[in-house]
Amino acid sequence: MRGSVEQVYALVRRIPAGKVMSYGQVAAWCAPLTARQVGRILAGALEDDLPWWRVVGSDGRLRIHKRDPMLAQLQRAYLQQEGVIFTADGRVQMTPEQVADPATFEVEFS
DNA sequence: GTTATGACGGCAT
DNA sequence: TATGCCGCCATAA
Repeated sequence: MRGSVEQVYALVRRIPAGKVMSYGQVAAWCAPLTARQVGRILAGALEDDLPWWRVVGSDGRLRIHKRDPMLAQLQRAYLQQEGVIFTADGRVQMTPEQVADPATFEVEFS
């Protein structure tokens, strides 16, 4: 399980609406995965039942923009609809209020 | 085989 | 604030 794609899915699915996590955070939790790998995994999970829009760059930027600006627009729409606050320069405000912490999810492994 | 490039991130300039 | 570099690693050229 550790370091598997399934673990990333399981974790991302547990991110509460209205909160976000950075690629690095997800990777750290799913060690030994790296942030880059998480990005790759999510890239192939667009069609899966997964709240991919709740994963952003560590600086709050929507890095999917590089792959498809339209998806970034969609991601922003989803997040704002969930109540996520954006800064004036179009980034997610990375305050502890909006950044989810896996340790509080009461994670269960199987 | 080697290089470049990605839904990355941290540190040094 | 803004680049640049390096580590990371799968993929494409």
